[in-house]
Amino acid sequence: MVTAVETRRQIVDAADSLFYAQGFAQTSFADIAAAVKISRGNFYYHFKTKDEILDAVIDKRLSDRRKLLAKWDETADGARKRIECFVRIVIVNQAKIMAYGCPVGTLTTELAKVDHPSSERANEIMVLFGNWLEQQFLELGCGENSRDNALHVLGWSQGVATLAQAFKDKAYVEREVSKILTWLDCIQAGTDQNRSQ
Amino acid sequence: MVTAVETRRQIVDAADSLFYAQGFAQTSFADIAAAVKISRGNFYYHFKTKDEILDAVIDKRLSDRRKLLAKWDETADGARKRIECFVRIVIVNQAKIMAYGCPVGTLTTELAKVDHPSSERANEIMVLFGNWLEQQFLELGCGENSRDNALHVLGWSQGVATLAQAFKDKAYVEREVSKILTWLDCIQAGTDQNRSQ
DNA sequence: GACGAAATTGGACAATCGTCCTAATTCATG
DNA sequence: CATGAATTAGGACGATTGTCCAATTTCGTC
Repeated sequence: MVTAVETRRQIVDAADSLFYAQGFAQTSFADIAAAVKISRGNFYYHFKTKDEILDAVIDKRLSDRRKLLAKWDETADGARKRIECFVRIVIVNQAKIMAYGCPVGTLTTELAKVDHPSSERANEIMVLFGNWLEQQFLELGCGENSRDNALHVLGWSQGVATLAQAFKDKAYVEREVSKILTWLDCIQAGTDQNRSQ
Repeated sequence: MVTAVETRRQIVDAADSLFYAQGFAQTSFADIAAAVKISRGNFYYHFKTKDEILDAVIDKRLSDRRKLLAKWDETADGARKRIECFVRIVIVNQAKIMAYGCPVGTLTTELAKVDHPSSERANEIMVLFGNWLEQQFLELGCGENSRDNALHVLGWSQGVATLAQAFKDKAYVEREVSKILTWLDCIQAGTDQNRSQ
């Protein structure tokens, strides 16, 4: 049975991948149609405009990231380990990052450049990570420095992704992960006096 | 007198700005023509293809950056102050970075995504900064850590630019500059025993 | 001032873009 | 099996893209 919901989901999935791999502007209706094996005209039934697809993709990404963070909240015990989960994405997703960069950063950058109406909405994914990281640093006892530390780690991830894509250097990514984890230890030692290490 | 060289220079200048503000793919011949106040057809006389304009823009950017680095090599005394010059670009060019991101990072990202033939050439601007920074760290006495430190600062700049564009937060940029300068002091103190501070 | 090269113009071109509409098909329900 | 709604297919549309060419204008040189 072919429902509209299922087809719509396939379109959004394909658009998500293609927007990531090629960029939003470079991806045409024909590209997505070919990926889903559906006629171009069929799009209009599910989405009135290309921007509507973009909004759906952003919604999906927001949902996916929320689920990922919730999983980390459950499985990893302690804020320190949860931050480490975030940091290690650049290693887990290394191959894709080297090919296409960071899915979040590259989209926000592209949309901000052309002042796209959905630019702010795309930024919310960045905000989501920022707030989650801030929460972790608060639990770590960083107090008013939590926001700064959160943005520091978030910015770090964007920088690593950009250079990873440019230089395709696995060792660099791993070194940077080590560096930020060491920094994390310093932060922890400096703010939490109850810990010996 | 209207020479071909002068017109060509105007085209490259306009393309440089537009590629930065809108992205390479989003910028059409018509856009550049309107900026230079020249007929669209005239382009073919100066450039056979759009990719040729891109190559010329990359050459210009490479040349501009080389001049900038040479200026820093002359004016700023000591590697520490030269690195600080690099770091402070994110403050000097704050307005443009918040609007369009980093000119180097956004271009390399865009070209790498679509596997553009000039992608590698665009990366050379990133390499240029990387090698220059490495040289500064060598002079600072970082030895074999110089390359790592250079990529660390380069990645830092990319991360700051990405988040600056997303959040448009001046205070964040300034805090990050302070943080990286503090880090720089630690590096210096750790590698150079002759200094008391 | 006339000549030829240099430089510019405006438009033709095929392809592709996002958008939109109509006809055909699929499918659940009676 | 018949009916009507849901879903899909295929193509038309105007606009825009990069490319290319022929005709025109500009300009230095004799």
